[in-house]
Amino acid sequence: MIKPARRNWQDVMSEVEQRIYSRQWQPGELIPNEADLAIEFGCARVTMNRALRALAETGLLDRRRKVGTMVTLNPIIKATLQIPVIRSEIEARNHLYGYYLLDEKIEKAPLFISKLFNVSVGTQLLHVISLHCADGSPYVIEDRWINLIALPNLSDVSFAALSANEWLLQNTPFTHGDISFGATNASAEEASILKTKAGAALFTIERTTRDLNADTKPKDRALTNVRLLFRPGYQVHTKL
Amino acid sequence: MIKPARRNWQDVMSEVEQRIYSRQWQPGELIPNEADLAIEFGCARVTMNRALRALAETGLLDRRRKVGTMVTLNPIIKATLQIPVIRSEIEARNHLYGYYLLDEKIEKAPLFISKLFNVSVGTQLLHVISLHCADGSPYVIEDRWINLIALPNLSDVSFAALSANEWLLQNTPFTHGDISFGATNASAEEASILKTKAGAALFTIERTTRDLNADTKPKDRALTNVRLLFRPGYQVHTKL
DNA sequence: ATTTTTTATATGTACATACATAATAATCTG
DNA sequence: CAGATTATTATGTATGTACATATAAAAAAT
Repeated sequence: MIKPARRNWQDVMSEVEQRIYSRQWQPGELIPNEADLAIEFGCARVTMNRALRALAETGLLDRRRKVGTMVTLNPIIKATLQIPVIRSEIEARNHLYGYYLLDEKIEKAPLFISKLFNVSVGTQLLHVISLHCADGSPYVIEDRWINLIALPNLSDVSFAALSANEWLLQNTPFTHGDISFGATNASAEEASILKTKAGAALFTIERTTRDLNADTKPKDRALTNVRLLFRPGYQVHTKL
Repeated sequence: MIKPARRNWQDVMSEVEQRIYSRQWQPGELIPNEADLAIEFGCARVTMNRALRALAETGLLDRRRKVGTMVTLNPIIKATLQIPVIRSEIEARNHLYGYYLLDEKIEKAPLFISKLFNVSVGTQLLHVISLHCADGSPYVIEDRWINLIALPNLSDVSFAALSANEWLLQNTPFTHGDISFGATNASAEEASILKTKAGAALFTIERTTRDLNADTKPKDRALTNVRLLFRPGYQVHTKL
């Protein structure tokens, strides 16, 4: 069987993928090295490298210098979730976006927030609670703490008309952060805001964004922490 | 100010990132083209391409041929979740893994599953319900439908001792699929299995894996659909 | 004025080559 | 033989060059 020369890295990648899915190359098995594969496929080694690198990024291959490239034994499924600004998310579904500020005050942060922000216990921080609506129905509660030490200019901004979610995303350069997804039962208050029953299962996202700026005093500090409580039935969906 | 020549693509990327975060290049703004930037940075165009491409993949830049490269206006946060085999996840936390088959039978699929699998209504499909435990405590309920038309050899396999989650991931080459995350209140039965109270908020993952095989009859068909109901308090965590 | 064709341009990619880097294997040294 | 040194090897990357491709804008045709 004559193999047509694979000319571009995506074709090369597909063929390698095929060999993995067809078990021609089994999980845990070391595949031939780049140079040999390049000869077999009739492409440059750099092209083979690009293809294998892409597959390594998706988690299908494990590559180590000097050792070689092997088919991942326990492939970890990587789901990439896209988390847009809430307004964009709602408008993308062709719903009318609504925003309501429920509470905005500067107050003493609870312990876990102080630790997160790397500020001394009892520091006054900005606490904003708001509600985002879609077509008039409650969509998500945003409960946010903002680090006024790191973002002093923010004490002027009021979130009465404009969502902190949006403002911060557009105006705060954050370099990294972490995020977690979970589920909680709605408290009586949360339920009344979301117009549902107390105890309803709510999908939650908690996100902390940080900047890693060599200049700033505490080297790694959180800029803001937000807890999003979505309406019952909310789902995040993505393709693999 | 003399700029040190950026020698590798990661340094180039960092510098470009800096300019974006520092608002030297504002959101929505078109940045200089590859060739010019390469000259400015003292690297080859290909190196600049690699750096900009990487940033485009993370969503920080938007690139279009002939138009140019612009700083993304509404950067979409991309969270990459790693979804391992449940056993691996539990063992990675140094807990003892336990698996219990709760129910395994071939039965008529409900409507939504038939549609998903692209089989006629009433087709007999394999339905497996099992429980995964960590250190003896209930961890997650796995409620899975398996497409016996697509995977006929599976009627022999029994999942009494071995998890379908694991078996399928290791033995079924799937090319793509979709996944959604949400929250639901535990039913009385689910609660009793998970040893919690009815109504408890459970984090759920629903995943459908497909193969896109030109050979098979219905071109795009689901191989298996699984609904995972995690114990209360479960969270998925990832860094941004 | 509208549609079609052409052209110019920025990104995208392929290749040959050269060297860098990590990690194992082989060798040397005390 | 243990520990340090060196060689080997597979992947990782930088560069110059050449061409591919998408697409906006200009030019030509209707």
